[in-house]
Amino acid sequence: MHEELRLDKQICFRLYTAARLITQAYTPLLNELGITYPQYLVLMVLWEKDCQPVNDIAHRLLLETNTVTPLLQRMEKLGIVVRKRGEEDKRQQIVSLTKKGKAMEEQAFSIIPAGMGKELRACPFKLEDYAKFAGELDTIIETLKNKEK
Amino acid sequence: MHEELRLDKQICFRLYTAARLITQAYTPLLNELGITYPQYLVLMVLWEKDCQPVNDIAHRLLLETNTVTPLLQRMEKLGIVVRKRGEEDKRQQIVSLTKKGKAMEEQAFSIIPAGMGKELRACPFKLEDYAKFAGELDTIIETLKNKEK
DNA sequence: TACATATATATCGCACGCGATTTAATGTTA
DNA sequence: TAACATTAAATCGCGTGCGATATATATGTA
Repeated sequence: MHEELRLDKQICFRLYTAARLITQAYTPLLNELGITYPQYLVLMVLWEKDCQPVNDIAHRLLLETNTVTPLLQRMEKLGIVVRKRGEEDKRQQIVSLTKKGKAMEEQAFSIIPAGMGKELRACPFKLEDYAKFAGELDTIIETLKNKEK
Repeated sequence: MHEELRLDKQICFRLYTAARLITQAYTPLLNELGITYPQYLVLMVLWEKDCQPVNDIAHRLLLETNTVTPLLQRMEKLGIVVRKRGEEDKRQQIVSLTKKGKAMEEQAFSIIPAGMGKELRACPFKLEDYAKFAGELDTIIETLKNKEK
């Protein structure tokens, strides 16, 4: 039995599990908004800056366009965003928020932070630990991000 | 613009992204074994203790059986595991490693730790930080694990 | 200008994850 | 022991992720 291959040793398994569980914690809150977690991520990108081409959204989320395109199509069906061909560059699809999509920011603000706060209250994190933890995740992300470009 | 809803503030987005990227880093290594990351997790569980019912594997990985069952069916097709009805409890499917599945442990040992070491070499983690980081992930996991049981 | 190359999306196929439901076997209890 | 509840897996449906490929537009270059 190789120690290196034990599940408990795996930082990757922890990341995989923590990511799944925390997404699950979001789910009941996001259900109130009628969206999924990846859709919420897209909304956060657009709340920050409306009217972006598919590529910019994908880059921001470190996702491929073949993930983001169908996601946006579903969001368009939900009436949250609209897509318009770019005017200077007709290859682009410019994604923008509908009135409903914009309004969802307030709704999210009233539901998500409080709801997730409650979920994670039991997590005994000191604030400085929290910042360090976020920094370590960023280190991993930065290290792996540009592997074969 | 609500600060709380900014992508950069989100620990969850970081977890989601780090988990995806690190799984991507595993992919070329696991391709040499002909398996996926979740299949590798199942193998680690079985290398630790062979002949387990579906439920035990699912509990160990904090996954539902409706995720694990199809995963095991694919692994059975690959000739890595076999499933047999439990003898005392006929509802159970006992999953065990084939010769091929057992042999893959050595193969994994020769490929994965070195390969992932190279991927993450650029990650400037001190050893004590690493342990603390793992501990914080465990805290999140423990907090969220038994939410509504 | 004609043509090769690059870029922005879209489409396809497959493997997860997971909520919801189903089926078969086991436990429990009146 | 008959009726009901519980449990272990399986099945179904849908939304990601992502490798591979296709399509349309833009760009560079001879």
